[in-house]
Amino acid sequence: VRTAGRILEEEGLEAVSMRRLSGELGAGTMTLYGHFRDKDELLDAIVDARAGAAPPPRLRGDWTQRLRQIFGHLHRNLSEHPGLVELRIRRPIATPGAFVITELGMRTLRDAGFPPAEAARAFRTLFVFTFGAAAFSPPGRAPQARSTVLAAVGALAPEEYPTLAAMGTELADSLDPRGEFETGLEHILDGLKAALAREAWAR
Amino acid sequence: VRTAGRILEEEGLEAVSMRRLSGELGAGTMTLYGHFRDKDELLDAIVDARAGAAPPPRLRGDWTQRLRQIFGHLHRNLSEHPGLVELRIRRPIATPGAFVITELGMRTLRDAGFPPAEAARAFRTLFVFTFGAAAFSPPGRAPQARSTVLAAVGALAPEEYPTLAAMGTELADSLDPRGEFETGLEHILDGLKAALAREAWAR
DNA sequence: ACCTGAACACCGTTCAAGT
DNA sequence: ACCTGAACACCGTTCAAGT
Repeated sequence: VRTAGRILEEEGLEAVSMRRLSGELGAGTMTLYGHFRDKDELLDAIVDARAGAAPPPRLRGDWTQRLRQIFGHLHRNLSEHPGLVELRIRRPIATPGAFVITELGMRTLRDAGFPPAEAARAFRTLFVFTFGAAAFSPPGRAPQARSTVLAAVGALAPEEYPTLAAMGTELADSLDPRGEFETGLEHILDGLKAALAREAWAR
Repeated sequence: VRTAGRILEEEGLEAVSMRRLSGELGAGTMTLYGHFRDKDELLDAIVDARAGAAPPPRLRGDWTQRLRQIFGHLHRNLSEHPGLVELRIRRPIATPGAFVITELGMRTLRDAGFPPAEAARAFRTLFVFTFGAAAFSPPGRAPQARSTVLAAVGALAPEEYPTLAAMGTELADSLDPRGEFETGLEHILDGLKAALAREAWAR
């Protein structure tokens, strides 16, 4: 599992094959099937092992600051390992390691005053956004994405795309992975604060 | 491209192979390479052809209602075609068809009072969240995801996961794709409303 | 009981030969 | 000029044989 995780991080998901892995370990390909029923089980084991790998920081401050720490940590982890993101989108995992972040986030939201169902919804919003940001804007692709969008917007017909034609640079700048994640997180936190101030269950 | 798109929608990305496609078309596999340099070029052609396929609805109401219509439309489209989501995450596109939604969203945000840079950030937050929701919670996977999470949370050690152990059903319920998208969208819209009410540039 | 080579049914793509 | 079969270097997995 450790070797497979290394291949995934260094060379991406497509490089992780049963034959490649067994070769690297100096064993026959079929030996792997004594430890995992099939490749999916191996991939699950990689994700599980990596999910609890970097423990989240000790939480400090009020609930919004804690959520910034939890999801900032998750986003940093995911951004550093794009292969893991692809894997977790294709095969969501439900192993104990994957729930460490969930437990922390849910505890923070419950303590902030969100009832169980509302806390679960709020967590899910933050979780899906964080994964979306990591999947859609891996840091390695950022420079290329910027220039691609800049060129594409420049080539649009101004009559059909009047708004975009006037703001190509702002659009390209919004693709910066860190800024994209951080402003999005603030938008969601603003929304959660508003819900907490508005809803009857919070009183 | 049409046939490849049909295979993608009916059987998923893994079913789209050069050999399978050429077989379906009654041609030699290598004939495809007269039309596309390689498989990536074929995949790009599929995404481009599908991007502008379903035109967004005419927009009505205030800016929050319009954003609900724009991103609800996008989310519905993506949810119906999970293969396309996987493809667009792996290879973001910048063809004119892909910018129709961007133009509509950006115009709505500019009209609401967001300056160019803030409008771009806000759009990006909504866009990334919508894609994340579609990628992470394709409707077809929902029933299975629900029971998997329910079982997994039930098996967690209550001493290590005290919060989750007490709210398994709420967590499982939060995976419902429509509900997940809609509450997340409301959270973000709440946040954007708060920013509009708070920031100096809005006055 | 444990390990694994051969085989099967697939891939994308290059190369050379066919019409 | 256009099309394509054979070949190459890969896959995951089954099955049967090896120790």
